[in-house]
Amino acid sequence: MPATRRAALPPRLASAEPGQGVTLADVALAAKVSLATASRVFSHPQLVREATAQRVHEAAQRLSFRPNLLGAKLRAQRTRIIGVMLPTLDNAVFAECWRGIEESAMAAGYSLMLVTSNYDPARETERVEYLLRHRVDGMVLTVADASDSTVLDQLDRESVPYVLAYNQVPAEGAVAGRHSVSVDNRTSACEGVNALIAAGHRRIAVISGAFTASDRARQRFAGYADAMRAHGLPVLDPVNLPSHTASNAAQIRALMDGGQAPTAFFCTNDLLAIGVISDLKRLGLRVPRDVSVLGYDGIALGALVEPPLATVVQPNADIGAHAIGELLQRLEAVPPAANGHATLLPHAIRIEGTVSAPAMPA
Amino acid sequence: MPATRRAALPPRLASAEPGQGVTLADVALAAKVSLATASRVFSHPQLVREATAQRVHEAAQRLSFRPNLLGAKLRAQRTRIIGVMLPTLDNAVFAECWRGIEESAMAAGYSLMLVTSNYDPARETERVEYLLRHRVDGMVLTVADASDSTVLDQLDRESVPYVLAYNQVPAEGAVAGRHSVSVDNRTSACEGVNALIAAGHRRIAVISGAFTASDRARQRFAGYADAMRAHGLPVLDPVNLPSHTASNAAQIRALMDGGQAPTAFFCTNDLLAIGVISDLKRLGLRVPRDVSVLGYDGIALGALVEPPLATVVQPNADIGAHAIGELLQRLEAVPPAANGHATLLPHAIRIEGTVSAPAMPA
DNA sequence: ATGAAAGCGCTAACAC
DNA sequence: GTGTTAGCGCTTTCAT
Repeated sequence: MPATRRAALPPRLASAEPGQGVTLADVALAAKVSLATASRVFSHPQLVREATAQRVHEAAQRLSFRPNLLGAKLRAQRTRIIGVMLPTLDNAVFAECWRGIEESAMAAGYSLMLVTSNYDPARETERVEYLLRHRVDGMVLTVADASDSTVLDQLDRESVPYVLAYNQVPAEGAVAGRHSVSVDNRTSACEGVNALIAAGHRRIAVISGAFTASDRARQRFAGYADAMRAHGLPVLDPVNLPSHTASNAAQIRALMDGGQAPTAFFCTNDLLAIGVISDLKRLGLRVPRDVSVLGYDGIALGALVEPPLATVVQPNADIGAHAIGELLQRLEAVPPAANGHATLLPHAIRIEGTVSAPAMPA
Repeated sequence: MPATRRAALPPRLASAEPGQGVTLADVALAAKVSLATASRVFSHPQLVREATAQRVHEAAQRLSFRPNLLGAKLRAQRTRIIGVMLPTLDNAVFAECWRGIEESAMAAGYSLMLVTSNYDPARETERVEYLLRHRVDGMVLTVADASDSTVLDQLDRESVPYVLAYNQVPAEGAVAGRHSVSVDNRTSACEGVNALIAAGHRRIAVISGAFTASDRARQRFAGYADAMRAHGLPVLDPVNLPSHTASNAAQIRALMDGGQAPTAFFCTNDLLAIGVISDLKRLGLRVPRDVSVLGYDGIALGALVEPPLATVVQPNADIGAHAIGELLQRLEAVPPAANGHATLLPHAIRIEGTVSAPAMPA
């Protein structure tokens, strides 16, 4: 029987698709070197003589060789793929974050696999398992609630390297050495509310998404409470909206119609804030003349609308970039890297546009 | 010498990380079946006896076996990964589209690899090469300009299956059998502008991004021109803004200050429209009372603001879902699938909020 | 219905 | 510096 190679597999289309069938072995053959040498030319060029490398490169070029990353990954036992799990891209916060993630990962020669969880813990588990099957080297993720997360517990148990983005691990007694990159949610929210108070507001309501779906929202509410208490002002119960899509005018109206209508709203994210502003307008109220609104996130769109959205600004792309940076450091560190750490990036308070002094100071 | 396996590779951490080191061979051993049988249990269950399958599943469970997709992919010569290239996620249009893409790809058991091109043809080429190295089975992509695209030419040359999203291939004389999923940009834009005309507008300006970065923008402008000509109205030169981020108030002001100020603006995308509305407000003009604004895209945010953004609505998630659907059909079709085809999804015109009759009808 | 064995494309010891 | 060789984890003929 003649030495027919590749007999077991379905015959490849013998078409002129460059690179599709050309393997490193073909290149080696054409360059009259061994497979090993050809491989080295690409992965460890310093180990091979200049002239040889040249020949290999020429052959590769001529044959339109395209390395099959799968083979390399399988053999190398590392994929150089980073799994990314974000709640949703429909919120610009995460879309902006992705930009930072993609840019720094690509720059470092890493690939990305993106999944979204839609703030749903069950889906988080499913998607993470999926990433794990792809043998991602590590992950950057935002979970619904880092303080009660099946998926993080699992990742810890399996010692999968990961860095949280937006979720903020507690500064002291850091849980299981977790890493996170975020702003200081509580402090920054507190500063934002302080600015509201400084503008003369005394009665400030908080509008938030579901606390269970976002530990950030809880932390930001805590920051609000800090600020209010520090000034001896009443901490109002948060209004937890199920979503920011439908009109929540009814709930807003109820708040405004009560005898003690707030003069300002602190919304735990910008999308919510934009929705609330619209609801207020539909109620015939003017922002900020009748009511002030402060958001949180600093999405680019907020600066685009008129009046501009007052908000607590997070460096979203930076959060993504830093998360990748820290992950890579952990992945490539020879000693098992430093311990768990919460990296806090600087925030900024943007008070303008939708925030002004209250109509009739208390 | 004892039969030491795995001698060549760096020793794995002998930790209790479930699934990380357990291979199918281990499972087979534990279940007392051959590797082949174990494999079949997962990929072709109907070929194996129920009882045997049961044993294998138990063993897999017990050992926390996690299949290594890399091995499977390498062997199978297909990755079940789809490459996705979008211009940017910062525009909600594409973020919404991603939702449709992810949902339908996951449902069909495919994985995704996302890259963004930032409307830059050079980066398009680079990112596509990257996807190709990962041996994606096919791609869903939006290119800057489908009628002049290095990257599409390359894909055609290499017969890589792909489906365009948003880019619309011409209905007749379809180029090289390309597939696309989009709305009918020209017709829908024409209808949108017709609605403006029906509302009483005679002088309508077009605000657009760079035409070179978006064939859609060109097609939409053509739709505008169709509508204007059909009514014997003047086709104004488009105002091409470099971006939608900075304030373009200066250019808007120039337009409004000219003797022949437009009473309505047609913006080729919603983000632009939102920016223009803000610019107009800063100029002291009220929308829609003084000037009407019509957008294009139908991003969710447009319905959230007050007044709601009048716009030409595309089914963004559906576009993504359909693109995946068509791609899968091509990938899995036994005969090399039907010929190039432009799938047109239905659009809708939402005239409300930012569009009304002009202040003083011409 | 099950097993034995070849090999996907590539890398990294280990020799020379 | 370069070649030889043994796999990475899996699927799939082919034989039984």
